Amino acid sequence: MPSRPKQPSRSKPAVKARSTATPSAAKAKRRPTINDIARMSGVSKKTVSRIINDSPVVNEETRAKVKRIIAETGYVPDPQARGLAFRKSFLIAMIYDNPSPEYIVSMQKGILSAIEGTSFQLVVRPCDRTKPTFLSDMRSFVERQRLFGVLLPPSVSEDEGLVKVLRELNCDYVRIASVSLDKPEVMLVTNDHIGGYEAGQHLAEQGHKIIAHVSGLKSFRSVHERRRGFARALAENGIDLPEKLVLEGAYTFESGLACGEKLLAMKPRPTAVFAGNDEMAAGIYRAARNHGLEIPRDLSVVGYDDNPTSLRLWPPLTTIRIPTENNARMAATMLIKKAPVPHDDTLPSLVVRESTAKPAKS
Amino acid sequence: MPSRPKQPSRSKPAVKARSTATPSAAKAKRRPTINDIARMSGVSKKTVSRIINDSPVVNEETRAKVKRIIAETGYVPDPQARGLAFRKSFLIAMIYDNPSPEYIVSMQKGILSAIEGTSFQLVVRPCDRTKPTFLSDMRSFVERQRLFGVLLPPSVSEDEGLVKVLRELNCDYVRIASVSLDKPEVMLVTNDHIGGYEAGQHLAEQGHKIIAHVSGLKSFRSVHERRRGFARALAENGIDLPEKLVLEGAYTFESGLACGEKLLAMKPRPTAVFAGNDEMAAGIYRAARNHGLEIPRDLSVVGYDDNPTSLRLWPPLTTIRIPTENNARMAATMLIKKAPVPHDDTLPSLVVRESTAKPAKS
DNA sequence: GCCGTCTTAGAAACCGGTGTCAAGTTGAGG
DNA sequence: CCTCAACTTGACACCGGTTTCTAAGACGGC
Repeated sequence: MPSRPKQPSRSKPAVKARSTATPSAAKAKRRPTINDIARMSGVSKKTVSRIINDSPVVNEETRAKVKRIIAETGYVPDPQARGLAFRKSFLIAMIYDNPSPEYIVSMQKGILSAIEGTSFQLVVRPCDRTKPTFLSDMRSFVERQRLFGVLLPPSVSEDEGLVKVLRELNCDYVRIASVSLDKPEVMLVTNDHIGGYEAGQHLAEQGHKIIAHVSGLKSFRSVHERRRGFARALAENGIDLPEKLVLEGAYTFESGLACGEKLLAMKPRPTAVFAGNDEMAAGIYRAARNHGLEIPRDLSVVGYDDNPTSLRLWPPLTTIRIPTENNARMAATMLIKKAPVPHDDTLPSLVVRESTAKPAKS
Repeated sequence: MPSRPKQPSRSKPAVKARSTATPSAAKAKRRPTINDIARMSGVSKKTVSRIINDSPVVNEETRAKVKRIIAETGYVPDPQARGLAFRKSFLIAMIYDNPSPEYIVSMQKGILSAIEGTSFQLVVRPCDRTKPTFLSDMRSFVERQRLFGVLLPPSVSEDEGLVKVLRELNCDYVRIASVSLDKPEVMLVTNDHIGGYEAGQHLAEQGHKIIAHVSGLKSFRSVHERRRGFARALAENGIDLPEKLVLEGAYTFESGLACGEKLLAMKPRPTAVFAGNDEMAAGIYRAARNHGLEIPRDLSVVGYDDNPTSLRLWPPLTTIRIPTENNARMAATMLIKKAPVPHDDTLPSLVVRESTAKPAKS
C-alpha cells in the first residue's frame, strides 16, 4: 500500500484483559471521542479538530463526510479537554454584588438564554467589594478557572480595579452600567438618566410642584444618572429640585421607610416622590401608611426596576421598567461574539400603574 | 544528579507577533504547573500528584518539603487538567424549576457557602420538566460536563426519571424534598408536614373554627405534606378540614388571589386561611382588600416560606420559615463529603407576626 | 547471606483535545 | 516538463494532570 492515508496507528494495546473482561462492559457504551470519529471517517484527529472549530482550510467533501459521522454518532467534544488545550475554559462567570434576588435571577435567565445551545456554562460568583481580599480573590478565581469571560452587572461593573485585573489576566468581560465606562464592545449601557427623566416627566405632567427623590447610595453611578435625568425633566417643567428634597437611601426597604418618614414630616409636604428603586418605594408606602396617608390621593410614588413586588403592592406601583433579562442576554451575546450587538430594546421605560395621580388641591 | 527528572522542554514559541501585540503580554508570568513543582522539589510529578490528592503512601519528609514549595509558589492544580484525567469535572450543578427568585438565590447562597474554599464551582441550570426533551437534555448536560454532582431542590427532586438518568450516568446527587425518597445519604428532608402542623396549631390556638387552606399544585409532594400536617393539627384540636375548604392554587400570586376570592365569598366565611406559600398569601391579602376585609381582624392568614416579601406586606405576615440557605448548605456538604451530615436546624418553624389574631365574635 | 514483603518513588501511557510544522496534491505559469 | 504557490492533510508534541506498572531500598525472618 503505497500512498494510502496512514491510519492513526491504532496501537492495539493487546486486549487489556481486565477492563474488557467484564461482560457488563458491553453496556458501558463509552461516548465517542475525537479518535473514534477520526478512525471512522478515515482521517486524522487533527482534521476532525479542524472541522469542530470551523477551520476554513478543510476540503468540503471531507468536511461533509466527517460532519455526517459526527451527527450519526452524536459526538460532542469534551469541554475539559478542549479547555485544557485552549488554555481557556468554557465557563462564563457572573460576578455580582447586587443583593436583589429578582435582579440576580433575571440576569441569570438572560445569560442562560444567550448561551443556550453553545458549549458555554454559567457559573455564579457573588462577591463583596468592601472585603480587603476582594481583588486577589477575584484574580485567583478568574485565573484558576481560566474563565472564558465575565459578566459584570452594577455595581461591580463600576469597579475599575476589578476590570484592571481582568485585563491583566486577558479575560474577556462585558460591563453593564448606566453610562459608558469603556470601549463600546464591552459595554452595555442602561441609560438610567432616561429612566430618571421619564419619572420626572410623568410627575411633572400630573401637575406636582413639590417633588422629592429618594436616591440610592451616591457612590453608585446609576444613582447619579437617575437623579440627573430626573432633575432635568423637572427643570424643563420649571420645577425646582432643592437639595433638601433629595434623600440618600440604600436601595433597601428599611432605608426607603426611613427616608419616607423624613419626607412626610416636612412642611410643606411633598406631593410626589421618585424612589430610586421599587424596594425603597415599598418602604415609602409603609411610611405613608404610618402617617395615615393614602397613595396616590395624598402622595404619588414612582419606583424604578419593575420588580414583581411592584405589582404586589397596593396600589400597584407606577415604575420605570428595566429590561434586565434582555440586557443580560445582549451582554452575554456580546461576550460570546466579542462584538457589540445591535439592540434597541435596552432602554428603561415608564410603566404607569395606580400609584400616581394629580396632586390633591391643598 | 543521575536520575534527574526530564524537564518539559519549554518549547519557546518564538514570539508570535500578532497575538502578543499587546505589550502587556511580556509580564505574562505563567503560573506554575505540577512539573514546575516537581522540578523545584526534586521529585517526580507523580509524587506531587500524590501529595495534592492526600495519598497516604508518601514519606512525611518528602510531603513536608513539597508542601512547602507548593505554598511558596502559590501553586494550585488546574481544574480542567485534573478533571480530564479524573474523567469528572469539579462542577456542581443546581438543576431547578422553582420559579421563585428568593428561593433560587437562597439556595445558591447556601451552596456557594458550602463550596467556598474548595475547588468546586457552581453552575446553574434551570429546566422545564414538562418539555418532552427534558430527560435527554439533562442527560447530555450531565454527561458532557462530566458533572461532579447535582443538587436537586423541589420539585425536580421528586422526578424519578431524572434521578434514574443520574444514576445511569454515575453522577452523584442530593435531593432536597419534603419526605425521604431515597437513601439517607442523598436526601435532605425538609419535613414540610411539621411546618403544616405548626400553622394549624397556631390557628387552632387562636380559637379559629372555620379554617381554610389554599394549597399548591397537588402533584407536588410538599403540598401534600403541608396539608397533611395542617390537617393533623386541626384534628388534634377537634377542628374539621372539609374538602371544600381546601383549594388548589399554583404557588402564584394570581392563584392566591383567585382562591382567596372564592373563600371569602363563602357562607359562612372562613376566619383563617393557611396559604401554601407567601406568594399566595399575598394574593389572599389582595382578595381580602377587594372584599373590604381587614387582616387580621376579619381574616387571619398564615403563609409558608418566610420570603422577604412577607415583611413588606401589611400587616407583616405570620408564616412558616424554611431555612432554605442552611438546607442548601447542608445538601451541598453532603454531596461533597458523600455522607449524611448531622443537622438539627433544617426544620421549618413558625414565625408569628401580625397577620393572625383571635377571630372576631360573630 | 538469601528472600519475601512493605514502603516509597518514578517512567510511561493516558485523558481528549489543539498548535506546529512539514509533506503530498493539484493547477497555473514559464 | 519543471517550478511554485495554494490547498489539504497528518505526525507529533503538548496542555496539566492521573493511573498503571515497575523498581529501588529497608527491614525482618529463616
